[in-house]
Amino acid sequence: MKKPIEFNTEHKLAGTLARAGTLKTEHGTIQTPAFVTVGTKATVKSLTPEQVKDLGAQVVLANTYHLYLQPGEEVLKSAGGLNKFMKWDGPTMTDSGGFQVFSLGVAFGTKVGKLAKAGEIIVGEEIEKGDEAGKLAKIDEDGVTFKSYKDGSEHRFTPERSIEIQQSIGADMIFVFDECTSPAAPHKYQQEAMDRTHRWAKRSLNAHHANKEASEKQGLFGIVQGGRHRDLREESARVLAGMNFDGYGIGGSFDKDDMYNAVGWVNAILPENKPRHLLGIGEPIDLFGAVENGCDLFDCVAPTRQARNGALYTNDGRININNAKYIKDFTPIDSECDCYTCKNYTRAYIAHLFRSQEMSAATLASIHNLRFLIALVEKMRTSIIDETFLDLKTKFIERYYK
RNA sequence: GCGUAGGUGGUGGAGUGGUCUAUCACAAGAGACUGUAAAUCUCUCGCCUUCGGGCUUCGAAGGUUCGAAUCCUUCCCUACGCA
Repeated sequence: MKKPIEFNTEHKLAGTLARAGTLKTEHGTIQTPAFVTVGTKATVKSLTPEQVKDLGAQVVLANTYHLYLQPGEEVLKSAGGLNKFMKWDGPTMTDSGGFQVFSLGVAFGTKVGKLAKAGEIIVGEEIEKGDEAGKLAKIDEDGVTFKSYKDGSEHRFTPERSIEIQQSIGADMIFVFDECTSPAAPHKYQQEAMDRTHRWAKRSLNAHHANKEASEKQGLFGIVQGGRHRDLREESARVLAGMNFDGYGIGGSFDKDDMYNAVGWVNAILPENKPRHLLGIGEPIDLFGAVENGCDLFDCVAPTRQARNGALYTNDGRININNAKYIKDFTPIDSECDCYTCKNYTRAYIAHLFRSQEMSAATLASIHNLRFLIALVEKMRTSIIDETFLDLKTKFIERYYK
């Protein structure tokens, strides 16, 4: 049986879990660690695939639930798969729809995010005050019933169904259907949800391998859950490590201050010869913790969403380009950044585009934020190989927060 | 000059005797955003404040009234029409 993806470690950084490697897929080889660009609806918002490629982006992650709702799996299948459909010729991934169990479920209509500070979490709060009837996702043992956020129509995802759709979409790497829990859920619920996610993982694995053609082309990633609890995280890592996945995702919610530790607990247990993807993280600072604690891949909507909202990364911290002080600032967003935007435009110009609500504001800002992150991870990779990672980390963080 | 309709906070525009510092939108100021429900959302937006409240506003000046952005008088200004 042919292996769909192949992961090799090139260099491990002593005293940490960090590693530099390569991940071979049908559509090319990814140098890890790598930032995975998010293209939920088969497009990186505001960018063409050519622009995405020019950023140095190596891999794009789309979303099963969104593509299932629109344009539908038949269209993706008829198009010849995600790559051809969106004209991206590099490696791809699809998320399973597991995050939507959370974002359209308990989190819907609340301010609850997947990251929370321990002191600010009121366990069970949103379960009590949440209006169950208003939620768009409802979980049972077999799967999840969703109400479309677009038109209210009802849809049903099971692990088998998610895998089937992901096979139609045809990304190089796909994820099991899981439940992303809320940070406010109590330990008891986290355990129930984790156990259910493990049962779903097994079902996803069986469903994928039942299709020999697909499973030889698409790598399937299991997803570790367990919330912010060490006992659950470690148990989840052990259980999933015992199943034959091609790679592992680390999902769910975290205590913001303890996230890197949680990632370390898990990666100390997961098999070393498989790639590890930290789902939905993160911002520049977060990537250091993720890499240091053994992650090879991470995706995040933050760079693109924040870019569209005017929050731009610089080596001296995040700036809000909408602030009045940038109206006459004729310097680049970050003079050390090598992106197209920074090489050609000023803060004043970007500020003007935002204030006049020009679409190019989103494009130029997204180019910057993505390139900033991708370049940062490129530096991390180099620094793992030449053993200067910790120095890079210390200097970056010190300056970013100054 | 006559007639008509008006003059409300940065702008547009509600309000037409008390519940008015005055609906709402925009503009402006700031904040948030982490497997995309998001080119979104939240807060501030007369002045002062020990955050309890205090003080001053609705073209201007007078007046009626317990009470006026709202009623009356005069004046100033704007738009349109007629001379």
